[in-house]
Amino acid sequence: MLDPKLLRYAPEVVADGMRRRHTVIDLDVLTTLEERRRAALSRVETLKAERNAVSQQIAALKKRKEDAGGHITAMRRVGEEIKRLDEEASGIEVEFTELLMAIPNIPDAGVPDGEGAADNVVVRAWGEPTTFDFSAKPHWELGAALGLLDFERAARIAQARFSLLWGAGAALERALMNFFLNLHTREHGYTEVWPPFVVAPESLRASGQLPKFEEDLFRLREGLYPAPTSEVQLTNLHRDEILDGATLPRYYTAYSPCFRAEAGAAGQESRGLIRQHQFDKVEMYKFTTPETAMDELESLVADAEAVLQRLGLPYRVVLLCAGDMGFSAVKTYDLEVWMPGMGKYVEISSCSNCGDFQARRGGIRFRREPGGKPELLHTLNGSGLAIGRTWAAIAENYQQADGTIRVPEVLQAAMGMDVMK
RNA sequence: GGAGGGGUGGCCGAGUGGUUGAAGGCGGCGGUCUUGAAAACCGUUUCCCGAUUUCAUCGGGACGGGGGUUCGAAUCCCUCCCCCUCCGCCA
Repeated sequence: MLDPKLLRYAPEVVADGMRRRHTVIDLDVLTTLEERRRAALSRVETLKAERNAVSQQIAALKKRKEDAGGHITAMRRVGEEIKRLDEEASGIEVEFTELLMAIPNIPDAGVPDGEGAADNVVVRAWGEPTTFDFSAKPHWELGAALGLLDFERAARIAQARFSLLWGAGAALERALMNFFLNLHTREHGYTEVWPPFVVAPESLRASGQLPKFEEDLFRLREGLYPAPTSEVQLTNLHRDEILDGATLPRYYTAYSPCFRAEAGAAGQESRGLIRQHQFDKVEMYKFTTPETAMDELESLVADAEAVLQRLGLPYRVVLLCAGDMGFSAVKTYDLEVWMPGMGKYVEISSCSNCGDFQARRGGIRFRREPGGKPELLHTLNGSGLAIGRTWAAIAENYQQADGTIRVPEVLQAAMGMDVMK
């Protein structure tokens, strides 16, 4: 959520941010509502001040056993007026907050202009795109031929867009989860978290999925939602808390399955494991002070890159343009892994600095020093990495002429094999 | 799922309709004393919103959340959430 004070004191900053995002909002409606909110508040507060004062007089009179009937009759009318104005004020407040909650974050000045993926900027690449002296196959063909990947039975058990892994295929998924978590906890300083996999609507509001993106989510009958990413759980780890500034930055990492309904998204470009209703992911998350957040974003990206480097997977780092960024982000880098079978780079990690956007929604604050004033902290999140897509990248990059798949060296001990065949 | 009990400040814990943002204690912070420390003693110690001559003052709000009763609610009523105990069920 944006700072409401921005609307009042720097509406042009909001307008410019929305322009850069190619998001159309009616700023006037919002600023008008904000003014009405304050006007209603000051009216009702004046009356409440009167009521409080007279109530004390009544108490004093009663203590002395004197008559307070006149005051009580007068206050009865004031009370009715307060009730009416209170309802009006809270109605405006709710309307204002709902509108504000649907407005995306303002892009950082360092984010390039642009409308969509085509305008993103490649900032660096690692490794050469893998080439073969035979014709490379996509991972879904490799996986199906080796009996590792089974979409037909997954659809029977659940529905289209779910996947089923067999044998070494399942073991690879499990080995990747362990490898990622071990790397981040043992070498990158993250604390491991095993969260609930379903979340309450309030949690989704704090991280930014609600109220605007309900159609992307599954929902349980109980009103809970299977989490679309553990960014949600990690954001809410400290919701409504005031952290000791001396404990920042805090680094957390969590595995979770992720569930996305994505009703609108059906397309040919998302075959295989690339876009599923359920996928596994290890997420990295940081709570930081405002002044260190941008540096922390760089090191977050480096932590995700380390995973790809150890797996020997060629990738490039892309700085997203303003029009392509997610709702809550101030600045985002995507890591795109090379998929020789598909013949293109595919997003495998997205690392964002969300500034104070989620912190304001979730009431996540810190004190610089004991007794200091609470301030909103900054939050960052990044995939480290998407496991299904890593599975696919390994299959495509480590495939051999006979259709078997070599196991990356760092996974061989955990897998107990060096070739999947 | 059934029955019962309970949710008050960083923590413990008083408070059942009228200066109670909330006794007392612990913890924290500052001070006195002390060579130093401890003890003792004194003081201090929440957050949000709004206004203004904006770091200071004033006003409003918050005792799990929301709603109601009332001139007035931490205190009474309704509802939801959470925690505890016992029973049932269960990986």
